[in-house]
Parts: sequence; C-alpha cells; structure tokens
Amino acid sequence: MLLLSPKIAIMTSFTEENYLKIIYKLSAETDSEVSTNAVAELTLTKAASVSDMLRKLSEKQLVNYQKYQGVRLTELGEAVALKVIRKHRLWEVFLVEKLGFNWDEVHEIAEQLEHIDSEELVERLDEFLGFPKFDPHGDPIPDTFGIMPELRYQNLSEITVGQSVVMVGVSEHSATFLQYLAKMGLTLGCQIVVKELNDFDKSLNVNLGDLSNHFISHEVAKNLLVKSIKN
Amino acid sequence: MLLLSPKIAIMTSFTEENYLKIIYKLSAETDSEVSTNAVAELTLTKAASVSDMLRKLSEKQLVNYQKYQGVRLTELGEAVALKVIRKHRLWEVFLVEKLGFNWDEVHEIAEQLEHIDSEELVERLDEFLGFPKFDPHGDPIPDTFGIMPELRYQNLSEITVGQSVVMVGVSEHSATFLQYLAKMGLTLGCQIVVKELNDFDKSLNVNLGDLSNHFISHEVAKNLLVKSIKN
DNA sequence: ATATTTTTTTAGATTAATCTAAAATTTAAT
DNA sequence: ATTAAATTTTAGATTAATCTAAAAAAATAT
Repeated sequence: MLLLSPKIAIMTSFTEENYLKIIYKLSAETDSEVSTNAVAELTLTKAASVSDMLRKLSEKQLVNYQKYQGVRLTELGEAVALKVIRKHRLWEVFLVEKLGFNWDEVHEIAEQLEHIDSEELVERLDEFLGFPKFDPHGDPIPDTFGIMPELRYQNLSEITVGQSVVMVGVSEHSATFLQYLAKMGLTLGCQIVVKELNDFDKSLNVNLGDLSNHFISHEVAKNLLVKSIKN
Repeated sequence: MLLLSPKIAIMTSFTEENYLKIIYKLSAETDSEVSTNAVAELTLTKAASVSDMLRKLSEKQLVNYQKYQGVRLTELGEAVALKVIRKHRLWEVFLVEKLGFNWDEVHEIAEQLEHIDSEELVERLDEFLGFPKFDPHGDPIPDTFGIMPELRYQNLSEITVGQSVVMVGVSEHSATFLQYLAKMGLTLGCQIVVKELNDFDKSLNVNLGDLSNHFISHEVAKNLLVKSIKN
C-alpha cells in the first residue's frame, strides 16, 4: 500500500472523490476490476458519464483503466479514497458522539463533510474524538496513512447455532434498513444468541439480550456485523 | 427583516451563497446599492461574470438588481446570507474552542464548512458550543432567525484620548494582519489605553496592559474592535 | 460458429460558472 | 453641454460534469 504522507496534495474535485470512494468500495467487495455499470449505479449517473470520468481519472493516474476492461484504483487513487473514507467516518463519530445524532441520521451530512479539504482539520478532529478506531456503524476508520485497524467482526450469517455474539455494526446504511433494525430492537452492543438455522432459506431464529425471540432473514443477517463473545 | 423559518429551503449553490454573503457584507458597509466591480473584487472574478450571476440571483428573487444600478439583497437573499454567515461563525468557534486552532488559521476552513447543508447540524452545533454570541474574531453570530446579537464594540479609531478599552475583535481577517497584531502583542482581551492622537495622520500612541507603548496607524485602528471599560 | 443480447464507449448537446473582447451606459471633466 | 474616462453589460468561448442516442465491443445463447 502507498503510504501517502499528509503533505502530498492531489487536487481532486468533490465529484472525482465520490467516484474514487465508490470504486474503492466496489473493489473491496469483489476484489477484481469494477465494471462501468456498477459505478454508474452507485454514483447515480449513466454509464456514458462514468466512461468519461474513468478516462479523466486515468489521465490523473488515479485509476488503471482499459476500455471495456473495467477499472481498478492505483495506489495513489486508493490513498485518496482512504482519506475521504477516513474523513467520512471521523465526522460520523463526531455527529453521533458529540452532537447526539442517531447513527441512522448521519450519513448524508457526512457525505458532505467528507470533502472538506484540510489535513490539519482531520488530524485535530481525530485527536478531539480520542482517535476512534471504528465509526458508529462499526466500520473501521483508516489512520492518517490509510491503514485500517484490524477487523474484529463477522457477519451474523456466518455464526453457527448456539453461539453468542454482540452486534457491533452494519454493512448496509440505508435509513430504511437502520430503522427496521431499531424497530426490531437490534441496536449497537445488543447481544444475539443464534437459536436455529432454517436450511432452505438460511433464515435465523435468534434471542436478543432481553430474551425476546426474533426471525432474521439471510438478507438481513448478511448485513449485521457481530463479534463473538464467550458464553 | 424576514424571519426565515428553519423549515424553508431555498436551493442555493456554493457559488450563489458566496455571492450573497459578499453582497451582504458590502451592503452592511455602505448601506446602499453594491456595485458590480465591488462584488467582482471580493469574489475574485471579473465584472462580466458578476453581471451574469446578478441576473440569475435576481431571477431567483434573491437580489433586487437593475442593470447599471447596482444590487441589493431581497429579504429572502438576506436570510440566506445570514444563514451562511451564521454557519461560518459557529464553525470558527468550533475550530478554535474545541479543536484548538488559532483564530488566524480558521477562516479558510470555515469558508468550506459554511456551505454544509443541514439545519439540524447547525442547531446541534450551536447547542454543543453553548450558544455563543460572538465568533473568535469578535463578530456577532446571527441566531436561527437571522437576528444579530447587539453589537457591543466600537473601532479603536473612534476612541478618545484617555479612554481604556479591551480588544474584542478585528474587522480585517487576513493572516498578514492577524499575525502583525500577534507580533505587536495585540490579542483578544488585551487592554488598550489611548495615550495620544496625532492629528495629521490620525495615528495613535497606546499603552497595552503590560504598559508597553505602541504606535498604531489609523488604518490598523479602524480594524480593531474594542469595548470600553471603566477605569 | 453465428446470432442475439448486454455492456461499454463515442458523438454531440446541455447547464453552471467562468473568461475575453466589444458594445452600451453612466460618471466625471473640461 | 460635450467629450473623455470608467463602469457595466452583452456576445461568444471554454471547462467540468452530465445527458441521450448511436456505434462498437464483449458476453451469452442457440
């Protein structure tokens, strides 16, 4: 990984930064070239616009891009993406910890704040927040050099029957999903015991800390980040 | 004055907001129509660009503008400008009070943060900061409704010989100026006694709190905001 | 192996914000 | 009251980011 010193400044527009962030996320999921259409879907633009932008990002050495062959971040592009992600997650911590927002209310605001351009600000904010390692959704916060803290969680869908876990985050951040969780009583830090796995659809029956019983679909379980605890 | 409820949302771009803010400041100084050239100077653009933008702002009911006759904010435009100024000054308080920046380092960052769009964020930030009435430069912070707290200061240039004052702010925010003040020992809260007024150039001889004697030009005195104190 | 479908790219337009150069208007000066 | 100077506006171009429609390439299906 490229260790991008705080001093190096690559001028990137708001828009370019969003493309880099999205390419980063898609790459992390698939660990291979990212398709034009996949990027178009997340940037809420058309494939034609994405093609244009990829050519431009490629000229700026931020991505490796061969026509029709998909795109990958260069080390430089990844460093920029990680800086944006670092800012996004630090600001989310600020909004929740200091301003008292709920974790399902902060995404949109952080989408704006992540583009504020000041290395000094980011470092001071990090210190002010006590150098947090994870954001309010349980996502790891890269350090100044872009290094992610060790992941400490699994998906609930990977947990075997009988195990006890604590919920530490989610990997889907839509307000609908977060509100659904809230309604179910699934909050950060809540204890979950997997009671039953239904083979045909991989849905789960679980007990929460309060011993209430719940049904959780595989789709939901895949998006719940949990940490094992000793019984 | 128009009391713009927090609910009303007029979509304004980053650029439009900067124009409105600058027109507001120029109007406050001269209390009459603002000229195209004056706006061009502060926006760092050309007069031709300003003409275009004024026509556009006029269509959006944000300014009253007659060709060749200068521009004035409408009540709506003023409300928007005040919201931007409110955000700018609140963020400056945050940067200085919470993150430990010096007051001469925060302007550029606040220029970015002032455009973050979330009423909820502004109100929570205000509360988090303890509802400050003045920013670190001594400038008043408008409340949610755009109402400015009572001004409590004069310019040092208006102070008569013999009076004692405390420095509460500056009206010029360039780093050069602020660093010049720092070098002179002129900091927020420092006591100033006007000892002598030189008639021909209106320069002042003053004593600071530590009894050191200083020469202050009229130009500098005009930009120092002070509050009278009883001797 | 060819044809069909899907994906991606190119070509040409559009919008916001800017510019330069030229024209129009206002202000100032004789 | 003219003329000269300064200011402001218009006209026409440019750049970044987007779009639609058409063309090109790749993937899939017969």
